Amino acid sequence: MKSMEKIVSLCKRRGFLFQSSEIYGGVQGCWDYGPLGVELKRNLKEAWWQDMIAGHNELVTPAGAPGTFEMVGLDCTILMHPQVWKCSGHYDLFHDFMVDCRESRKRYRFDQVRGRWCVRGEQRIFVSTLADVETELSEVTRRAMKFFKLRAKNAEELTVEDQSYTLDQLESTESVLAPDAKKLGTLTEPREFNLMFKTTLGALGGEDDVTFLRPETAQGIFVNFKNVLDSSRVKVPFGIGQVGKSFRNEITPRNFTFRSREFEQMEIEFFCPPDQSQDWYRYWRDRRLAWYTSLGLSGESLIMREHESSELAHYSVGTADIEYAFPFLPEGEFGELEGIAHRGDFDLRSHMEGKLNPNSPEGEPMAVELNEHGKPKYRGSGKDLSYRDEVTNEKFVPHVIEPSAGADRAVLAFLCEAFTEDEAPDEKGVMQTRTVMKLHPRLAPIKAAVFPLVKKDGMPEVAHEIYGELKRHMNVFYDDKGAVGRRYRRQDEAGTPYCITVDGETLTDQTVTVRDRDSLEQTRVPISELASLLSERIASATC
RNA sequence: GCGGGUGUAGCACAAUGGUAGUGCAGCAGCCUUCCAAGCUGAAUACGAGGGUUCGAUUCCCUUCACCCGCUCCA
Repeated sequence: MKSMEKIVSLCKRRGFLFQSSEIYGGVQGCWDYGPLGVELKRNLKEAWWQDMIAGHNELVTPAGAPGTFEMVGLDCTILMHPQVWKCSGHYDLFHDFMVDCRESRKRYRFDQVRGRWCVRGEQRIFVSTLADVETELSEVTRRAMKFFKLRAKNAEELTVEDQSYTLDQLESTESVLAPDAKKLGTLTEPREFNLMFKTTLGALGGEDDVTFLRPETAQGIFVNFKNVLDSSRVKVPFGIGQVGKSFRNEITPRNFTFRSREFEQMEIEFFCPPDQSQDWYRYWRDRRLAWYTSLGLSGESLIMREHESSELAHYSVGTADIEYAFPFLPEGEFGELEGIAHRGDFDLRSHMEGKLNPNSPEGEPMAVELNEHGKPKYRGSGKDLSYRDEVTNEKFVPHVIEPSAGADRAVLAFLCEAFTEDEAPDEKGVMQTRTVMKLHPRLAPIKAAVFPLVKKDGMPEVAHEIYGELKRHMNVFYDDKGAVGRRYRRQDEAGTPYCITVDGETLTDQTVTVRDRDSLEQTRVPISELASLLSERIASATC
């Protein structure tokens, strides 16, 4: 039975994951990778980089792809120009003033609650509602009538003023009837909620020097789009990949590393001609799902969830989430590992022209979002980020497919998937519960452990030599303490796929046994072939 | 942010207003020729801060973290 408690306990015990700053009581939403965890996470990121970027062959059309394409990498800073976050939409989306209602215990965006002053006799109160502009007046009237306990026939006693305000336009919330409250003045002072971490550029920085730790790596790619085009001779369609830290000040970090405040992303922005974008979207969606399966996530725990059209921004043709059935979720629920989004030309055009209005009328091209003076709300860079196809001489702003994966979430999913309790016989042949991390050999922190069967008869010396030789090729571990059975079990919990044992036969015929973690089977292999055999098994392993 | 629960060694769990125990793991040694054997020895903990008290791990307050539910969720 997989339980999150057992997995968390093993992670701590064996050094996969620790709570950040634990000796001081820990910090919510921050986690450290221990000696085994860091190897696992590095292996995961390297597998992604190799499979998506470095190992990609632009000369052949991969199965299922609409054509050939190029892939390059990038590594951008965490701190960026503040305008990046305004044009990307994160500033508006992640930066809000919120009020809490002491009565209903609900939280509202300060600028989204609107209402009107209502007067009855001596009393003037502000009745608020979350209703939209069309229904606001009737909703305010209804609530005011109820508050003053007026019947329909006494409606003329109530005066509802003409002007409609949002809460941020009021001087105080003292006389406000909150949207779900029955009493007045139940709202707290507005408090700034920043889902982005605010920081200051420059030691003397004032308000003008405020910027944010990036809440996603994607924007670094968009703002470098032209640099990459100008420096690398890539042609559309092509993709840019990046792996790096991002930061979000989550209100409720929960569920081990699943929702962390500091986390690592593996993102691709794939640029293609608008008329091919749907095909590329489908290609990346299917390819990314297959990637997780190839590294060992099982079919029944992994699903692809296409967003309903109502969930999509209207410029987006599609968004799909790859989701995993984490053990901390209720039966039948899944948590997001990766989102593959068709983003149209929203990002590049926003960085060119100024932040586009995602609520532009459907059917029309997106227009730049304007402020109350009719000027762009956030000015773009003014740089031309369009692409000229040299064959057709067509000029266009590429459309973007964005497969955006969470590295920490993937690590967690692989840890959960790998955690297995099975039965193995002990020395006396009695079946015992064995805890084993069935990690894919490519991901396993330690690829092989080297043991002398006993600490005598020259076995340790031979094992030392094998260990030294294998170290040049892969991460291996040497152990000669205690009984060999115990050493096997220790490696099982670390997820080490192969254990190499030097025994009496080794001394005469230069062969060793290779024990397989999952099947417990041993095969005898010449020492001289060990390194190539292990490398081959690791690369070709299927789970 | 709200409500409930939990916090004792690396892990799992005891007990106690007055010397904090056990099992497993780990360490040193003995013994061990293939799946957590055995023996010996040493080490390691009351989440943090404050209060009450002669004395607090225990009672009280605050705080931090984790778990469950609600809320939120790009």
